[in-house]
Amino acid sequence: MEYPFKEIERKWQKIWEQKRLFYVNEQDNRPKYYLLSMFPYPSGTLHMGHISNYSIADAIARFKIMNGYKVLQPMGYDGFGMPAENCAIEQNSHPKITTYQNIEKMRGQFKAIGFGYDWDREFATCDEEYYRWNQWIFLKMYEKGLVYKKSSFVNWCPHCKTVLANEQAENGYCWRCDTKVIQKEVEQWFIKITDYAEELLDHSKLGKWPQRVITMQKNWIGKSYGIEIFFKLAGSDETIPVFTTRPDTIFGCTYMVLAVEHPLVKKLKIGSQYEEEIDKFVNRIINENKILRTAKDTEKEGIFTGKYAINPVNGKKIPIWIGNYVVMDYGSGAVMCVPAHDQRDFEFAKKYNLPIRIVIQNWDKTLKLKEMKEAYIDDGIMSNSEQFDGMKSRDAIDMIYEWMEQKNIGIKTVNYHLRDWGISRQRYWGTPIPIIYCDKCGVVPVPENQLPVKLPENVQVGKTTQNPLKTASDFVNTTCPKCGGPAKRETDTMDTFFDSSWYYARFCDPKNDKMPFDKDIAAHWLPVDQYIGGIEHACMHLLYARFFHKFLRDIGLVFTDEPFTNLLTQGMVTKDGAKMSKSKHNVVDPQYIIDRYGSDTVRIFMLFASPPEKDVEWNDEGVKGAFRFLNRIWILISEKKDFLINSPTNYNEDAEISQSLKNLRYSTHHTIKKVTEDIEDRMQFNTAIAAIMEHLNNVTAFKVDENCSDIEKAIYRESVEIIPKLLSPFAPHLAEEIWEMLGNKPSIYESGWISYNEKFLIKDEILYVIQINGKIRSKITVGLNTSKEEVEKLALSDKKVRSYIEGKEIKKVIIVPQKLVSIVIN
RNA sequence: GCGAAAGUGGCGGAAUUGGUAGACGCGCUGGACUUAGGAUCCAGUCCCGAUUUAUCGGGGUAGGGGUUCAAAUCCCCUCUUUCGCACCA
Repeated sequence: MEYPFKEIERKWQKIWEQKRLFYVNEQDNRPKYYLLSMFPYPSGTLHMGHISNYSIADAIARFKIMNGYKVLQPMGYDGFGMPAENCAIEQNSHPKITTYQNIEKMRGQFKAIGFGYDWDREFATCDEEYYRWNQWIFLKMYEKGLVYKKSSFVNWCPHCKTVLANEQAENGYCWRCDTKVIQKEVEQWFIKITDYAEELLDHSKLGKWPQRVITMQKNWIGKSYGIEIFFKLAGSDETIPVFTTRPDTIFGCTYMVLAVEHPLVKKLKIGSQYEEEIDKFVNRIINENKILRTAKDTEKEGIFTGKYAINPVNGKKIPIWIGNYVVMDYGSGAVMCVPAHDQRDFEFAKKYNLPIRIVIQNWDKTLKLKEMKEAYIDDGIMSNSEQFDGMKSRDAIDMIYEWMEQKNIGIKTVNYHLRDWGISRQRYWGTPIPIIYCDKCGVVPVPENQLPVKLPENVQVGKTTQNPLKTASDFVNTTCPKCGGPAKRETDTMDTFFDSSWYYARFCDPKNDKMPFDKDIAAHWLPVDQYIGGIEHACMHLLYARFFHKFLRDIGLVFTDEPFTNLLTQGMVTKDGAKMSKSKHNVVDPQYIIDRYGSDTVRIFMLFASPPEKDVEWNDEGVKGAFRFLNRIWILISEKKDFLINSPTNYNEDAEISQSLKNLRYSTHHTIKKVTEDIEDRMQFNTAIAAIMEHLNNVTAFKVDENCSDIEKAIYRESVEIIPKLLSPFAPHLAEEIWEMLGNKPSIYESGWISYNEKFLIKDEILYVIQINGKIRSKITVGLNTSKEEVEKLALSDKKVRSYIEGKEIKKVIIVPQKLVSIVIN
């Protein structure tokens, strides 16, 4: 017989809603705990990854509630974005219609699983009341000079006439129409996240974050110290700045390479005999897929410009080349090349027969030009470097910095790998960028009181191959806020990462129509105490959100430095060792599992299968095991409830009782301790659930009946009554039901967590393991307060031990209190 | 290539501080109940070898070496896997 999970789950979901258990406010004077899971993109159905993520969060939420916190656990939807737009195109519908339909479906699923959300705070980022504040924040950033427009090269599909993200142009072909992707120069809006690079590099104000994520962010930001050196263009006053981290190699610089996009390229080629060839080369390279072009194993290619630069340290003329391996958006887009000491330059110089000059000798001074098969990139002894000769190259670096700054040929600089964030998308389903172009006034930001700039609805999505907003003439044509003359609106929309960069703050005050959120209300809830989501967001969403938070702090809206105190990155749900995906045909539909076994079973399985940070391998049999576990509990309570209700609740704690009864009581208190610590200190739910299973085994093995003594009945009752409590974070519906069956007043979440009694964890006998020369040879049981000397004496007189040590010399006896005796003999 | 993490039975995993390796669950084997079992319950289940079979010995945490009375745990080398970065000057 299966326990009636359907009725039970429906019943308690209704009661929780009636009691408004998960709705919180600022007036409530319990301490706050803000728990947030990354909100989903509304695809219409929850997948196993969501269930896993949200089950982890819900377990923590319920545990915290029982420990006296008011837990803010909100839920919403990341509604905008290309997948939603494409989904609508496929269904020949409109994204607004399909997105809100999908949200409806997902809300239904969330409620059927019984997650403890404050539904009063629900919103979607595509709600007009939400995205207007995207625009407001954008304008604040604009005011602060953090927003600018520049043209940059992007992946462009000539057939679809749209910008593609890197992952949509992976092999150089459009994911949708298989057209070869080209690089196109497009005007785009950028946000100066690099202004915050230094602060984003500081992770010291965070609580518990996975080291992995911190390292990934550090690498992504990629700080490097170096110097910008000014080279002069020969026969001109033009200066070409070049960034290097190796000024110690400057005397070995034998040529210079510019990126194809470098502004100087156009100037240099004019009047040059190479002009035509340069044009051909530059056009070819510029149109190549940028990811492929800048991959390490792509062959280096270049072309001579016919012009020269002057190496400022020795006045030598060096040829200026243009090359495919130099990127425009790092440093200055120009590099000084030292082929002897840089592998890329070495390969390039070999290919094009450019001079190579050793300026750093290895420690044996045996480096010879003719024998070099690769660049010598290590430290060494300075040579061919005039006054620096003979110094250790590492020591020379600082001296050269100083020397160059004194001579005004360079400035010490810090460079970051992090680039400014391009937020323009030539797509419909996103937040309109609140900018107006006026022929007279130029670029004019939309005044605050004219927000929101509404996304027009009467746009035929997918019917055009250009940015759909361009076809909405009612939208595009407007009047200039400054001069009142005719003007045009910006038709690009925002990257959806903009939306998700501050949603955690909106949840604090989701209905506010005067501000993104009230700063005092937000101060009450922020920062998020525990954030939970996938590691794939390490360098995107999590970095953007940290940046936003610092910006919001700088404009006085929040008062902390970091948005998320603790971060938990949960693993994926896999099947047959691979991430579930339609193309691999290994998707398991959570709805089917929930219909068959119930929400509690799915939660227990997910949490029990592995620790939260690790991947969970889906296993049909494992789900049955989880279901079996819950059934065993149900049967136990059903059979014993009358007996239990009639059993006494109190007993004399100091009474002498049998060993088996002592063991049961030990199991009870030990399990409370184990489960509490596993959740609180370690967030390791698999071992917590294992401990409950073990305890259940102990309880069912203990036979009771009407003839038992009162004290037996009382200890047995206690051992059963902790089960609903310990189960409440993981299988909430069943926990409530059996809690009620045992004669308690609902809800269990209003009843508080349980504590254990240290007294019952003390065993009156201690088992000592006896090792002889490192091997376990015997075990002895001694009284609790047996002294070290006594334990040693008992161990040495143990029959088995004696047979081993007879006639041997005892060299050493080590006693680890409460644990073991280690005897060393020869 | 660089960086990080990990590697434990047939499987998922446990061992929290260097102290009884394999908790808990799945699967499997045997048994009970049964018209039936894909339900439930009971027993067994790391490998090898003995045996008096409710016993004993040996081996064992990717492989090799080391530190220690004692290593899955600490150190060194090798291999494998996963993840991240990848011409960043």
